[in-house]
Amino acid sequence: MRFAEVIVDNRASVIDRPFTYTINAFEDVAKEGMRVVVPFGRGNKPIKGFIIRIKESIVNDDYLIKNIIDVIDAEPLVSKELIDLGLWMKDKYLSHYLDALQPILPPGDFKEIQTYVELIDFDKNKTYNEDENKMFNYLKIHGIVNLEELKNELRIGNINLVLKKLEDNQTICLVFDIKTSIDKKYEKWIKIEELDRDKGHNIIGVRSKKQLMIYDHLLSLGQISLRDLLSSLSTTLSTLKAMEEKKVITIFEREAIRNPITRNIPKYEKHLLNHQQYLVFSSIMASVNEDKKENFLIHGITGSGKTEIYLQLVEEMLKLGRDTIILVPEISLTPQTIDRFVGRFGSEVAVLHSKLSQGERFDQWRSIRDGDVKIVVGARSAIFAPFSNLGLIIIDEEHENTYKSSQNPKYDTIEVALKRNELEAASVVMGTATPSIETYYNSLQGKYKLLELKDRATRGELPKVDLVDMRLELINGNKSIFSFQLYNELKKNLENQKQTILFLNRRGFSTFISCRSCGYVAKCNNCEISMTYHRNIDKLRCHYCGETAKPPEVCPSCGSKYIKYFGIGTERVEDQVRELFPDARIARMDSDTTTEKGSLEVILGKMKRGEIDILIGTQMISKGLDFPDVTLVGIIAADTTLNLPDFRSPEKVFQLITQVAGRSGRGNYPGKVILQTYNPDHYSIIFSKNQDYKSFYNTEIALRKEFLYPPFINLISILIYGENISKVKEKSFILYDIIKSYMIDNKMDNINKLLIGPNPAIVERIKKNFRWKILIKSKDEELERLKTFIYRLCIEDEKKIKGGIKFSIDINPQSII
DNA sequence: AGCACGCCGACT
DNA sequence: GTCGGCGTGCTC
Repeated sequence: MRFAEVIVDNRASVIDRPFTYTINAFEDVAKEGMRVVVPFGRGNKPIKGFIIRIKESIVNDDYLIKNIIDVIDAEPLVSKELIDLGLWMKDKYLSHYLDALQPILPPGDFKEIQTYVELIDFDKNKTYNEDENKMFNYLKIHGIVNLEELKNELRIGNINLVLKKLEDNQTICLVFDIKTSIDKKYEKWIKIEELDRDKGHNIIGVRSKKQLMIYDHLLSLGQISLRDLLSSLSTTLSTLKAMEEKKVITIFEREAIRNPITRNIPKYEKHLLNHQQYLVFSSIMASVNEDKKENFLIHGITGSGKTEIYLQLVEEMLKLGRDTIILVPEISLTPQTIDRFVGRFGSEVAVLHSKLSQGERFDQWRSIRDGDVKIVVGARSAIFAPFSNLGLIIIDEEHENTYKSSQNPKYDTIEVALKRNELEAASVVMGTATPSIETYYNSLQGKYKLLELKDRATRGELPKVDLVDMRLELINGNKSIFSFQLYNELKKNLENQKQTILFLNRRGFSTFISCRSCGYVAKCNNCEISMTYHRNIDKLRCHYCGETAKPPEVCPSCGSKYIKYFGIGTERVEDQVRELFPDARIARMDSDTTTEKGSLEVILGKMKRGEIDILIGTQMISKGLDFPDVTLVGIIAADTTLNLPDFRSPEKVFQLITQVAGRSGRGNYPGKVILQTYNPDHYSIIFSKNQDYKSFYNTEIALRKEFLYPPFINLISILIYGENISKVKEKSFILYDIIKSYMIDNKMDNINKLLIGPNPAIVERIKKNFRWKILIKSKDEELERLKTFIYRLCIEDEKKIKGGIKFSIDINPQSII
């Protein structure tokens, strides 16, 4: 007798544990990774669940074990390795079972996945038994049939065995699909009806020039979607309607194909690797060929040609018949990287990004699972791509904070990738110009093999960086946001017809508005944060919750008219540049100008064709952009986030400056960077000026060691939040006391240093919720014990907490503010 | 979360 | 008596 451990589909936290059921009638059918229907609760209500484990025996016998009612799937949705990965995440990041399984399951609601049975071939020479014939005959009439329907109609005792046999001898095939919405997406298509050219022309008549043109176009194509026809021949539906009247064409509805790569991506040719690139490439391949399961960090300066190495590694993996996952920070921000992979490998590539619809996402998932593609390019969740023969995982721009999930499970993509390597033998290759302190430390400790690229692929030099002390500018009477030097360089660059990138890590026009009489600052109603003024919509906007408000004309606090707009955002930079250089062609790239699908591509396309002289942007422009004609980068304010009370802010500033500076001089012309700052003496600024990663690392790692931060210690952050401030505060103190006495009882030392809080979070209120924090620093050897304790305290006992107080636990968070 | 069970008051 | 309102506790 065998038993199935089932996670039932119920979001209640108390139910979040495996329940054991007997398999009985489904002995040969039920497998790990399949969905089942099980009786649940005193009423034995049938609900859906997911088998995570199958056991030969169980120890506990003080409760009644029920039978599985039905097995939904004919084959597992996901592999055992991926289930293990999910369960590992649950323990590692302290999340619920359902949350931990979410990323490894197909996209969308896993309850909504349907299996369809399709007849492909019937071999007359084979003999089929009664049940098989019954199924065959049904499929012959109905075509593709939903498995549920098949079960209900045919009433075959063990239908899964029949399915399996017919699938094995290729009579049928099983297809998964997900119900996304009731109404399917349809698209208008045009089909040619009159195939004889002369007859067609006669019917249309010589005067209808446009119609003749369309007719000839269709004659060569047969049929085309309306959208494609309209864009390629610049015509309208009315012309086509006229042609339909003449019966030379028909317009019909057709189910829209869910294909996320709609742009025409040009072929990206292979480049010869230079000597240093080749050394990196060959040492990785040597290790892969020997199945060493090793992991690598490529530390290559900006423009050193990391992408070409990735591309050639992928090519080798294809030759070996193995799959590759390529992770990029945020896919919509790195279209150039995607273009290179798609441009080189075409239909072998699946792309997963945040702008895909549910259906598109599912199609991509299915083509990965079915082995139709061998390569996936995507943001962090692509690490869970259901490949069966994974050989390589590439993590580009390894240092980016988007690799840490902000939702449960709050996983770190690098750790998950390393775990997948452990489970499935797929080497992890990380690449960046500015490794995160932890990653670099680990590579020096020998955890990853460190490979270096010290020269640029095209030219040998990094851009020259000039530091401008903005305090001196002010003393010299320059109140503008541009230093004299940046202004002069900008002017010179425009005259030389070269492109410029201006970087400022703040969007909007003014970052806050304030009353000069009483000091009132306009703040968001839901969040404890000042609102940013956006001039294009003439509204104040909260960057935390998105709420907008009308800017006040008189101070709501004292009635004074003296309201002043402070702080600079990208909108204001754009405004000033237009004023100073009225003839320049200027574009702004931030999340305000790129929300619309395709708008980013428009800007990048113009930039590529040289139709933009000055591109202004937020950190969006720091990632992976490669424009050879950019010879000047102006960093308007390098230190906006330098003084945030977070241990990672110097690192983030260093990375950002180095990455932005790296956009300059990537072609055949030398590049220049003007770095404006109010903190010219800060080590982050000084080392990034010289683009001296190693010195920065040495300084930073010493500080991390001294003040006890990662990689020398683990951080456990507990956020306590709710709408009632006094309850949040009260609960925080209670929690703190419990944790403290636990640490004392377990004889942990330095408790005062290791247990920090409870304190209000830096932004104390977000979306109406007050937020308090407790931070625990934990040594490796104490981490598991502390985690188990905190899990019991916060997650298992969640039901006992009244008054709408919630917890959010983050193991090794990206930021502690 | 949902649901059954059971304790207690109100009402045919 | 017994119907039902809601508080309590359990779910393999």
